[in-house]
Amino acid sequence: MTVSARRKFRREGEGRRRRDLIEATLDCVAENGIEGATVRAIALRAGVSAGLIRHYFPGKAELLQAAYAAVVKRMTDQAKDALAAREARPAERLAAFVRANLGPPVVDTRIFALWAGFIARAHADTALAAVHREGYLGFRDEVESLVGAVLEEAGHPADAMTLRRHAIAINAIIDGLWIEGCMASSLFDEGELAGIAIASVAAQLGVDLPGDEGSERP
Amino acid sequence: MTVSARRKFRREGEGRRRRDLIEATLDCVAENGIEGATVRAIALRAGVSAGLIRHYFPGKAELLQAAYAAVVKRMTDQAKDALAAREARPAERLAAFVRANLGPPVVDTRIFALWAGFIARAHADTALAAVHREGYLGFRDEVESLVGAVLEEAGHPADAMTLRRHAIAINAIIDGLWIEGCMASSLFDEGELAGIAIASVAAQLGVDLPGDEGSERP
DNA sequence: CGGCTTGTTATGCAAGCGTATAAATACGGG
DNA sequence: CCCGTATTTATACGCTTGCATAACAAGCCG
Repeated sequence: MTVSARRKFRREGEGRRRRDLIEATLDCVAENGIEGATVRAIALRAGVSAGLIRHYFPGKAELLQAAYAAVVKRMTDQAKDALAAREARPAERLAAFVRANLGPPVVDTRIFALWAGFIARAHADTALAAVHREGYLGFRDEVESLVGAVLEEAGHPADAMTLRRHAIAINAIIDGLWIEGCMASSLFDEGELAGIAIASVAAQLGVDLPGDEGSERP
Repeated sequence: MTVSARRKFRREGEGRRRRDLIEATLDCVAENGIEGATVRAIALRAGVSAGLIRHYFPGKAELLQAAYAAVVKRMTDQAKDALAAREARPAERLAAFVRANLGPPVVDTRIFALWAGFIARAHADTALAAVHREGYLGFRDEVESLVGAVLEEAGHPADAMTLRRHAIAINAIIDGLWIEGCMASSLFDEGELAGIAIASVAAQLGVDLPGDEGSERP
């Protein structure tokens, strides 16, 4: 008796399925790079058949875009959570922001693998590039407004151009340390990257920041 | 008359062929991402048949490794050229080093596309990761010795740990600005990134660097 | 000038890719 | 309770990929 070997399944809501597929995509990219994110591998990990992907997304490209957008959102949300304490002093908020971006949830090999995988493809894929640009500019604006508040509080208000240069430099410090931390986390003690960043930002702006033990410069 | 349509060819030395194949690989990666670097595309661009690749490399993976090593070498060589003026003052050499890494030949979307493509793959490919690590640590050592010389010249000799932290921070600044410049070169004027970096490094070390117009901090 | 070595090309193959399509089934509304 | 529909599976197709192999010819050596 050759019974139908067809698989049993349950119907799930659209939101749930899309979320599962995106999460499965991220797992695949993080594990084997973007080339490891094939429709079959994604479907297998999501526990559905490959064809279902095309029922919720027009094609694989759109699924990848959605997945990358989820990564960007996750990273920026993490940073914005650090700014929740709105009553804190600007210097404290800046320090918390820096620390949040160089601490455990953000400095992570999986996130980095995702970032690197997508960033590489973004060069040949304008849709992914747009997703990236959006998240990136939001981040820099955040830095710029924080720096402005800190300088104002310290009594060194800066003109727009100086503010911009500070924001670019600080953004670069955070990015660079983030990459170093993700790629060689074993080389740094816990909190060391954040400490280096805060000291560097303090020197950059010429102000004291909480958490910076102070450099021994005269 | 069905004459043999077989292609004419010339025999080339091993060195020449390997170099051509690596260069073709880099072109393909830069143009269409690492997934665009198929053996057929590489061979087409190198002007040879696809099969020849496996005559000079055990497989595609080894060709990619060789290509990535070439990228790393190209970037670090560029930086070391900036240090050729051995008689210059340490501060001048550091400034030249920073400028060299944030100027036209290194800040380039093509180089970045290569870097991003390989960096992403390095997570799943230990051989590529080793190639990367080698070039990276060499770069950081360079920064550390330069910083040491600058601080000594300025009369602020630093202990090993401080030196290390300075090197990490400066390396991060260069990396971060390099990425920003490569990904959004249109957003920066010529020399602006180098100027920001030199000002930032000067603030970080608490010294004056040639090329830094000075910040208006009191 | 003719044979030999080996760099080089051409062809084929199995595997894997994204996608299209039709059959099957879960599940809510009558 | 059964029907209808939308979700889900299964299968197949056309294409590309990396790699293996065999035929071929370029250039050296006698």
